[in-house]
Amino acid sequence: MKRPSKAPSVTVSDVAREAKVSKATAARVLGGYGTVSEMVRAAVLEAARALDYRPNELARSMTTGRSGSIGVVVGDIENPFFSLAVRGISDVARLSGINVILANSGEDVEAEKNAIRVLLAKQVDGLIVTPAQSSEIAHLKEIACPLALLDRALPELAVDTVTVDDRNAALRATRILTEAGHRRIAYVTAAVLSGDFRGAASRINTSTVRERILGFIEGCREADIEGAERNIHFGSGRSESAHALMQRLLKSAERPTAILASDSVVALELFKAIRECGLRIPQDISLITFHDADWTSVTTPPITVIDQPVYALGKSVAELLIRRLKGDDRPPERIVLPTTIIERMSVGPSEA
Amino acid sequence: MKRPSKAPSVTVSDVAREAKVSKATAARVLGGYGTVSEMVRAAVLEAARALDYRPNELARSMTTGRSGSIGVVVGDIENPFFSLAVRGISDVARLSGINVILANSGEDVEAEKNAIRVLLAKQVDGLIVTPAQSSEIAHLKEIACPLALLDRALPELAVDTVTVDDRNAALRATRILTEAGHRRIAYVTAAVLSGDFRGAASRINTSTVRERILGFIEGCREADIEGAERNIHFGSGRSESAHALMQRLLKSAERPTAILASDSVVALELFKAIRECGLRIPQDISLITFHDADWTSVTTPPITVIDQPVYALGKSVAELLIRRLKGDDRPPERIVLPTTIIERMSVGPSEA
DNA sequence: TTTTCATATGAGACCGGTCTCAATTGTGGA
DNA sequence: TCCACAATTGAGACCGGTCTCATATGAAAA
Repeated sequence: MKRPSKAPSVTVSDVAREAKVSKATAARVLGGYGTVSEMVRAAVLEAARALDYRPNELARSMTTGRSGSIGVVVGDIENPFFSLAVRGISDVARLSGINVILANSGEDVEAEKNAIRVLLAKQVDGLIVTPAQSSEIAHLKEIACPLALLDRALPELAVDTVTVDDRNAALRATRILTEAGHRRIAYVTAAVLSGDFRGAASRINTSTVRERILGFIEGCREADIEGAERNIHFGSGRSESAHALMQRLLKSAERPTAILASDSVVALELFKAIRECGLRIPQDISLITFHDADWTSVTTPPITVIDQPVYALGKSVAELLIRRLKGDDRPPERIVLPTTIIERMSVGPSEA
Repeated sequence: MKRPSKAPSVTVSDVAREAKVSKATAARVLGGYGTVSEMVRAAVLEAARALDYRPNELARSMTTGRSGSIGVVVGDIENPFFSLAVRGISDVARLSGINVILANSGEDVEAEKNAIRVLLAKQVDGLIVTPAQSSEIAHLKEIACPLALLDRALPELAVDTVTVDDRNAALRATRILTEAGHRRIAYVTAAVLSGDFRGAASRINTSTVRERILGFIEGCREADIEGAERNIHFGSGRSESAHALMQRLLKSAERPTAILASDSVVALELFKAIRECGLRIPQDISLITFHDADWTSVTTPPITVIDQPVYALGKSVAELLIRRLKGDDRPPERIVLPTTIIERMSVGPSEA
């Protein structure tokens, strides 16, 4: 039932026998350690070739304690943001001969815990995590191997972290909106809130989400806009309910004249909803979104975006983690990458 | 230098000692095999809990020969097509408690070979590959573990394969174009050709690319369009040269009145190039592309696409592979998933 | 020539699990 | 009362590598 073929793999001992040397000697040349004479080395190599020897990385990892792979836990690989970041990570990893085991958390803490447990059991040398919640991080604290955080910071966790300047980016984007005269500005995010928001930013469990909202609120405050907190809409992902929520928002009497979207997936849904409602961008409503996704430059009008260096984000965490793996013991670094705003045509003056 | 902490992990023996039973007995309850009395089981479990025992999956894999992970080699995770497929794969894998080790080939055979070698050395239980070339498959033939092919078929390789009906899809798309009166139709693909094309489809090393081109040519032939082969343009990825190539194509006297694009990345570049040249869709040029990417529905006009069941593609291969892992020994299956064409607004009548 | 020491090799323990096999115990049937 | 047999447990081999330690060899130093 479960004995497919029992692939009788060639082992060091087999090679040693073939080359008429001891297992230890064969292992030395095959493993590339210790010291062996040229004669013997050639013989062993020849035997290995003849037998088509392939090292068993698992066995090697067993004794060395080092598996040569890192685990990456992201919210959703399907999201272009993450897939690009993963690309950055795996490019760097490959350069160091390390490979990547990928896991999706679906932004769910339990799934995240589970993924980490499995990855750790597989003896990954290090972990890169995009923590789903900053409120529940006990499982992250007790991780024994090097850990690095991607895109989301955790103040209580002193580990290498790479994020973007979310707050400042949101602030600048909001300013563009307020300077165009907008006063009814909505912030729309896919993140869900456990419990009520009521303006308490500390209740927001994801640093990225919190920072952006703080920047947004600050931007509103600068323009003397009151009650910006009430214009923050959570849970606007790609679901039915989210769609209904957007429709309601766009059709209400208090319809915002400008929207700041927290990611490109949300923005795409918003864009569609706006069109369905017969509203025009930017005449009826202005739109800015985080992430310079493919589609934002080809719509009519093209969308003004906050361009995050996503690939670099992945590249940087991977570099930080790998440096750590190599024994670097500098204090944890928190890198904040700058963002730029690409102004396109989706922001217009407010009618009001 | 490389002794970070030497994490003194708790082993079965430790638990056994704590529970005052033999290593074998502790292993039985911890590993969930054999037969143990309730009393002893409870004691061992208690000891394990007290010591915070975590199994070492690597060691387990060593003896069982089964690693509980599969390797996936795709062209480029950054491409939405692949990231969605990978999502499908990993969702299925997770359900079976299997995890996924991801590798990028960058559509390069050497990189692919290397990735497979590494994955195999890591003792993956099975492999899912999107072969970069159908001409060089020796390395695939000699794979000893279960192998499944994603998106691209290899006639010479009798393994589980899931593809879409590329040829028929291309044929139907071409018909839409010819029925609209178009006669100068171009097919644009990112694939590169080693050597000259000159109409010899057998020279095309990727089944997907070949099938699509065959469908395209058949569609042209049906409409009595001669020399369709000359209107096939290779190497149109996201590079500088590709951009120049597109510009040249769009500005030539022989400018096509309709284009069929082989994937959404190519189509996006085309879309941009078309706009840069001041051409209008669909008045000046019609466009259809493979893959219902995000952006295709939000452009003005929205783009007619060949919708491939990408998530299902990933889901299916994963299911096939996992079934195989469980000991299924039915003859290899070749599943061809149907595509549908989503007609939007990017096809207009030919001016000619 | 004898001592010294670096180099080359072999023997075997070890990593942390799984699994085979034998020993021990308890129970129902003859 | 005695025995076959099932259930439970322990001892130890094994997986395929790495690595320590002891030994052997040969050249350089005394």
